[in-house]
Amino acid sequence: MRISDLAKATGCHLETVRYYERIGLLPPPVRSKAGYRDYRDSDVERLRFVVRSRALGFSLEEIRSLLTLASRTELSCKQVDGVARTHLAQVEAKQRELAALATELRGMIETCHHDTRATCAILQSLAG
Amino acid sequence: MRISDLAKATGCHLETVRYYERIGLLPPPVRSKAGYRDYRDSDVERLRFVVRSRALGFSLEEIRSLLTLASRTELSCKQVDGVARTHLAQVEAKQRELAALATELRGMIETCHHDTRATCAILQSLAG
DNA sequence: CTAAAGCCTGTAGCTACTACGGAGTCAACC
DNA sequence: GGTTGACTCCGTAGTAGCTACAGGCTTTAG
Repeated sequence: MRISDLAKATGCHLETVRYYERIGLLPPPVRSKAGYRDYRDSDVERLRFVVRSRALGFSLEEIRSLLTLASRTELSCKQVDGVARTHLAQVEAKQRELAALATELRGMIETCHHDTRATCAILQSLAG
Repeated sequence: MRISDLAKATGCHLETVRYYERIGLLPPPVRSKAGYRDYRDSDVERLRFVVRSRALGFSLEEIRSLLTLASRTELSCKQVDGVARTHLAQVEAKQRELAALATELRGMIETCHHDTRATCAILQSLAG
């Protein structure tokens, strides 16, 4: 399986596949005689895991941890749970941050009466 | 006023001030005999505007637009309003995205029964 | 046989900073 | 007058997570 097939099978950009290999997130695949990358089904699985984790907002470092943890199948998944909970907490923190921003932006926009810029409530608010 | 005073007065990191100057967001200030930057009160105002806008999540390009729009005080502020509304829409879109992520993460975490990794619901969910 | 499509590597670009290294300058204290 | 320490200068490189080339090979379809 060539790199473009892997990309299609996972929904991952082709250049991103090479990038993940470069940073060690994907193992270097075997090469054809001409030097082309040749992927197996297990590579599709691994990359799907990465793509899905990225879609859930995990960082590449978190994904690296998850992949390592996942490979030790005989152990308990408490650490996996920990990574997921930590990430959820980060997402929730970001949510609170955005909620505060949205409130403030809405307040600014509502206060503005669309007269001249010299008296614009938005600009005044941004000026502090 | 030296660069460290400006940084203190605005809550902006000193290196960030130089960065903003380099990208043309702040005008190059006059220099002392020894080549030190010398800032006025108007620079404090402008940088405060930038810092506050950044805190509200505006991009540097949006802030560049806002600064240009703000300088034409005799015109209506409809364009300013447009920039603010567009930004609010982006924040709201991000909020929806995070809400979906959080829901999915919570589902994953709740389903996990903390047995071995081979049967870990989180890892299975990430595998797709 | 030829042309297009696909692959290779290496490097540069993106956002918004932050952090050096190495050198010059300024103020205060002794 | 000298020296110490804090400040400033500039240029460059690093951060995350890609994305987009350039220039050169290989494969495939007609």
